[in-house]
Amino acid sequence: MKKFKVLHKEGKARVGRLETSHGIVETPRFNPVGTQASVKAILPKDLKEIGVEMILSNTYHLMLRPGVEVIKKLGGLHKFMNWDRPIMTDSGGFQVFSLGGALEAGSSKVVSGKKITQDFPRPRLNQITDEGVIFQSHLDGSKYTLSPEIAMKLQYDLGADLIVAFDDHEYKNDYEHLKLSIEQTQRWALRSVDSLKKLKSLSAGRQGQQLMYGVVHGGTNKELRVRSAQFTDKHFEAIALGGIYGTKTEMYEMIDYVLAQVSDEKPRHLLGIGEIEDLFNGVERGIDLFDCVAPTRRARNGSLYICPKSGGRSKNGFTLSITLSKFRGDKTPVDRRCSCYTCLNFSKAYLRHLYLSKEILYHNLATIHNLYFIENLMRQIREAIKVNQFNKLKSSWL
RNA sequence: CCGGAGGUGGCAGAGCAGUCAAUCGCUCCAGACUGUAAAUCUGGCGGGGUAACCCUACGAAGGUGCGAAUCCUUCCCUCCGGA
Repeated sequence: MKKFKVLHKEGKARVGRLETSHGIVETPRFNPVGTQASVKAILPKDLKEIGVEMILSNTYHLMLRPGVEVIKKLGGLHKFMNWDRPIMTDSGGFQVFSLGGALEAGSSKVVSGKKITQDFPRPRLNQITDEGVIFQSHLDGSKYTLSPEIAMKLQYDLGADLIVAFDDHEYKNDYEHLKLSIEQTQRWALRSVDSLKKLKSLSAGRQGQQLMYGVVHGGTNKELRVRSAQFTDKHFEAIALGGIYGTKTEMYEMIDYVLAQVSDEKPRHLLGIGEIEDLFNGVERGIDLFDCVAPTRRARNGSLYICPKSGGRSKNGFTLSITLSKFRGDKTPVDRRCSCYTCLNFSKAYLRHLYLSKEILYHNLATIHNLYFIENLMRQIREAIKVNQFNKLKSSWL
């Protein structure tokens, strides 16, 4: 039986149904990130109340601390963190980039509206060989190895519902580098597939139900993106888009090129992307799933989502900054059109006070708002697609 | 009234003749944040100018120096102790 089914389409935008061992979810969907087996500053029960179905956690971080063995012995990741809904884990491949070249370059990510003009220096915290990646833990400097086989075993042991093939991550945008990188990703992809197959053959239980994403790379090079997409579609039942993009415009172009190459009946996950503008543009092009730290991190850093009628624009990222002095005595909620617990009960003045006072409650209330806001937006998007109103909804935002 | 210690930018507190428009911190102001080393990071914080630079400034007023927030005199004010 197919794990993913497209239920309705409006243009390329689609509503789908994804079945996992921990429940069925409807797409398009945004998945909050809980890197270290915790979506920062919010209780699992509040995530549920908000309507969050699926979260993303991270193999690399969990292998370092507390150790995947520990989690396995305690009954798996779901039980460990008390989350009985779907969990996706990233393979750790991204950390090759984020803790390597990008870290050294002092550059965190990719899509910023700025073009990548400089090469990233060579990775420092990791050493990439054909076998895999040797990391030094960012926690204590001790050495670890990640390879396709190890990454699969770890994700298998964690018991994630959706997992990601171990991939390389380009850190330069020139053709030769990109080409070598996607070839590395492809070799690792095949080993990931084999490895998971072996693991599944060893046990026929629930863990055998894991759905694995292959990751499409290729920077902003159309030819390589297309090649990588075709490869991924050939070998995987689920498509993830990763890598570097440069500008937003280029990212959207790459999404178009990639999705034209992959089966309609496979879920597509746009890794690590999730600003509001990107959600609309991604869905419009046929993306089904997103994950991003934006709502949770922004929340903690004082950046709270607001809808267009409350002043949200692409230019301000559909956010307001709670630190602004004009909110000192503002008794209105963050967004008067929002129905989250925070907006129903607290003023901007209070949130601003909590933020400036570094009160821990701020993080909770802000996170509740931002996650509710995005969840609510995605729900509206799904409902709109079902009645062919997505374009209309989009144009009321962008 | 006597004795002692002080008065520096929003706060607090360095500086004690030139490298001082004035350390550091906090507050404050603005910005960033996209598969989380992020409750983080960046910038600004006397006025003017794109800038070289100019003006006003370290309680007040004088004074000594080429030159003073830094030394001297007087005054004003604050704090501590004693009448």
